[in-house]
Amino acid sequence: MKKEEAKRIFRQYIKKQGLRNTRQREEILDVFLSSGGHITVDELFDKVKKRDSSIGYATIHRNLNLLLEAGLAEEIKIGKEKTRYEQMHMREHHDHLICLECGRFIEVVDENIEKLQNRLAEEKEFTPVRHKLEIYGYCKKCR
Amino acid sequence: MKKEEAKRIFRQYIKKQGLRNTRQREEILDVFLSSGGHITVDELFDKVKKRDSSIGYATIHRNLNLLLEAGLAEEIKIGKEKTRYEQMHMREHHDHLICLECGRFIEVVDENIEKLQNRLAEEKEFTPVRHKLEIYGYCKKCR
DNA sequence: GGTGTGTTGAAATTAATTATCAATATCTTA
DNA sequence: TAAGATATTGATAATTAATTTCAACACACC
Ligand SMILES: [Mn+2]
Ligand SMILES: [Mn+2]
Ligand SMILES: [Zn+2]
Ligand SMILES: [Zn+2]
Repeated sequence: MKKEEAKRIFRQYIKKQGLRNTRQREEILDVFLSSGGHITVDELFDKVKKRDSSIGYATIHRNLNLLLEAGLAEEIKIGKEKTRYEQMHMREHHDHLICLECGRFIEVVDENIEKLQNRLAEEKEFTPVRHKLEIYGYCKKCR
Repeated sequence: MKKEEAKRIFRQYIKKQGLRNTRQREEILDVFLSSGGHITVDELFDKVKKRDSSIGYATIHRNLNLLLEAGLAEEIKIGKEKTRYEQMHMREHHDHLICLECGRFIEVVDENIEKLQNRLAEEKEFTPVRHKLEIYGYCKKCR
């Protein structure tokens, strides 16, 4: 299962940094990886709280930052909306079509676009590491 | 000149909303349009202050929000860095290569990528309005 | 099990943005 | 062009999101 793979990566990162594993850390990790992506801090906090009602808000933040550092999560900031956190290792890379009306995220991949991006970077003597493509507009239901 | 065109759009927007033009508003508009893009609130504040030292910080924020609403500016949020504001009407559309080491923005356009994006949206029955493509990596100097 | 030190929850702090408010400026109209 | 209605401003307070602080606690290595 992919989730176990992601967990291993995180535990490895924790150990490598001389940090420690805790009950709370494991809960947050598991809830995050089960969340399906695009989750806000508050949503994650609420979900973790259902399993461990004594969890602190700061602990959610601290561990989300670790997930970012470990490369398991990525921030998504859209306009004035709350920051969302996308899972990076559980799922294949993908880009987003984002509906300006209902806020829906449609996940897409286009291999040709990916290739052209690399070529474009190459032309500018730029070494690409990752990218973010977001197309805003109106989804099937809202257009 | 393109700057006058952008100014006209802004003044039109202001009037349409039943708002009023002011000395401060015109200063902020002019400084923003002369800034070259990717400016932070603080940088804009400092630049405007040089022309009008009595300007308030809140006024910068209020008018930046109007520029956003009018479609003349767009927010760029990269990781934990301060929000930057990109000019939208003074300049042609472009995407960004962003150096993870020195923070440099390289501006690029690839017509083929743009076309493929539209095709991709079409396939999902999605009507694209605008998009944001950011490629993170290392620039010529830093790689 | 003991010990050193990383982690936690609660509360305080910081940083960014927005709201409040009284004084002032702008725009429309007469 | 003077008047009046109301939008705007600057200063400051309030709000929000994220981080820091700190004493109690818990994990990891022995
Ligand atoms: Mn996604
Ligand atoms: Mn740019
Ligand atoms: Zn929609
Ligand atoms: Zn660089």
